[in-house]
Amino acid sequence: MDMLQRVQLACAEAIAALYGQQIPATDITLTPTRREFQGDYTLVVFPFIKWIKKAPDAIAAELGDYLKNHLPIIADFNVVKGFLNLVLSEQVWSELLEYLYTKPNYGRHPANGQKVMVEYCSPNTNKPLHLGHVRNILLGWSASKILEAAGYEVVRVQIINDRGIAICKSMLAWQKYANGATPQSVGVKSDHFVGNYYVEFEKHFREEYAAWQQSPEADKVFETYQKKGQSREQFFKDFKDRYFNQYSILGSEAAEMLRRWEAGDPQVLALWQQMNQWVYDGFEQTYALLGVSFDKYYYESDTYLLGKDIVEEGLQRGIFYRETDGSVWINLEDVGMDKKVFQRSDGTSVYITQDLGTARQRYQEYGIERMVYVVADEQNYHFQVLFEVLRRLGEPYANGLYHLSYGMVELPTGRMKSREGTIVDADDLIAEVINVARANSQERGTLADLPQDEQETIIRQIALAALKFHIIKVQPKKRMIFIPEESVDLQGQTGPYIQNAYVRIQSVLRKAEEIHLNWDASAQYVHLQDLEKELLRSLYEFPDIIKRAAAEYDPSLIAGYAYNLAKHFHRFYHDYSILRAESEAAKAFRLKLAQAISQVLKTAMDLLGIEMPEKM
RNA sequence: GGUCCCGUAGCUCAGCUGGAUAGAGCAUCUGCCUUCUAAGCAGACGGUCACUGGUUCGAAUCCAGUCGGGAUCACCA
Repeated sequence: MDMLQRVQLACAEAIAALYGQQIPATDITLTPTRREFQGDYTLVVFPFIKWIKKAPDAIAAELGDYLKNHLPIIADFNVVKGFLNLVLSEQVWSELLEYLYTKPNYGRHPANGQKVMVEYCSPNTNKPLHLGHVRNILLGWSASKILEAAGYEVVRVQIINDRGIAICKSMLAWQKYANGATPQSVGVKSDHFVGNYYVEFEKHFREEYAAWQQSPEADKVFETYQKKGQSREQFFKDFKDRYFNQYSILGSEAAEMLRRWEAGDPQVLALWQQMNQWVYDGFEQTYALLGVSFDKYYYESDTYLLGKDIVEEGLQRGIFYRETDGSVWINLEDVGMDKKVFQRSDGTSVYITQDLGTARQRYQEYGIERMVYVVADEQNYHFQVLFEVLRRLGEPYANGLYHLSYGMVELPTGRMKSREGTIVDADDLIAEVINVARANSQERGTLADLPQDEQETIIRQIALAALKFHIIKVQPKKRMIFIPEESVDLQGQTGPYIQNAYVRIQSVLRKAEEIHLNWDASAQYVHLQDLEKELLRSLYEFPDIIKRAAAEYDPSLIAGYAYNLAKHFHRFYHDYSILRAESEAAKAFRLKLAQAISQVLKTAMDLLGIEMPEKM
């Protein structure tokens, strides 16, 4: 089946036969021939002149001759400046089309028997989701879909940071200021409701802090701790955290709440459960809107004590060491990292300790070979350390760990900052893009005959395609600048552009059903147009693209591929008629081609978490 | 300061396991809807691929250095 492999093998064979050189077939790279030259794939012969002392053009000509005579699928060749351009027989393309036009699963690889866990999103429970989470969610979902398509069994999980001082702030503010209000009673989406109390806490805290700064106590603090030449204003800006921990009434109340939570106070636990439940309900709505889901939720309140036994075990094996004050460390300086603490001198764990514990727990629970953490790049170092430690501990899954690191999402004005109110809320963003899509659709009027709910479904599909594609087309590790106006664009290099290619094909296929057409006639189609060959060449690449995207954990490769394919199709659609083609053979051939393209587009977009409408 | 990531058109991004004349979209300008959905197509404009050096027949791509931008280096999570 794999024609490129056959060409590679034949090339190696030719080199062996003509020049007595053994070159592994996989070392022979064939690249798609540039459009301005005649041919489908190009072999660059320059690398061979090391072993074969001949002019590149001569080698290319001899190889071309050999291939044309020995390999039936090579119809012709030409040589341009050391580049051997190979023309494949038309039959190869026809056979490829016959093979794939009826295969909705084309591109997906068979199960490989391996299990991979993908952890993504992993929010805190004191605030609603924002744009940064959206990038995380889309990457995580898409990466997991791509891994599935590459043959893995995938377990999607998130770990929720449901404990700590942050949620206590929301709880305390609710207790103090809400008068028993609930999301239902005030009609606010429940995660936003909780987030509002977090904001409320911060507001009251700032007021309290500002008032305190006028007090004699503050004067004394300033005089005692002030650094040379530091202004009073700057001093209190830097002093905020210390104020919260040592002087603040609200701060001590929040800390007290955390203590009571840790002590298992039933009242506090009940409130905590209530607040978190509100947040989860809100998150679920957002996940549903985005079309993502999880197989398992982990909660830090359950896992934050894990890993202590591993530290103990590592200590005994000499992987960790104990300082005189009792704290436990690892020294990673020999691999260019630092010393890192794993247990405080008081015996309590630090954050990374629980990561050790959860990693092992997950392995034991699921028997996974690989684990992908979708986490922003500010934690690159953390994961370097974590993975190195797990390797040293000899964990069996240690070589299958991967940090899918992605760059921060910034606005044209810079980083999002809650203090400046520039956080882009996930729900607001989705609502906005849906509004734009709706306005656009109404203007076009193409959906007017459909029932209202179907219209809304399609509008939602278009809107989310725009948003998702806009985010996911950027390589994960790159920082991205999110321009709100561009994220709602529906034309150009966008999700809807690709949907439109699909919709056009569906429309043609519907029309084709109405007329009598002999699909078998495609076999008689000869002299394919360049664009048709180019489209087939793209389709042929699809399985490899999936494999590569999985190996590199990079959904943007799929996005780029889908856009490219759609672009070629739009051009083809414009330049040639399908249903009014010159012959029955051409009609059938193009119809099959269009169908194959629509399947591949649909699969590719599915891997990005984007749905395809039948009309738009 | 150490480590890691980024720097490509006015803007947002592809291309990076070395191959032919560096590509898209947006923006600006110009054409194309009695013909399968114009959310489309075609054209024009737009480049010192940050800089310098090296390796190579060949470098946006690999190596070294420089300059810019970001992240990180907590007994925080």
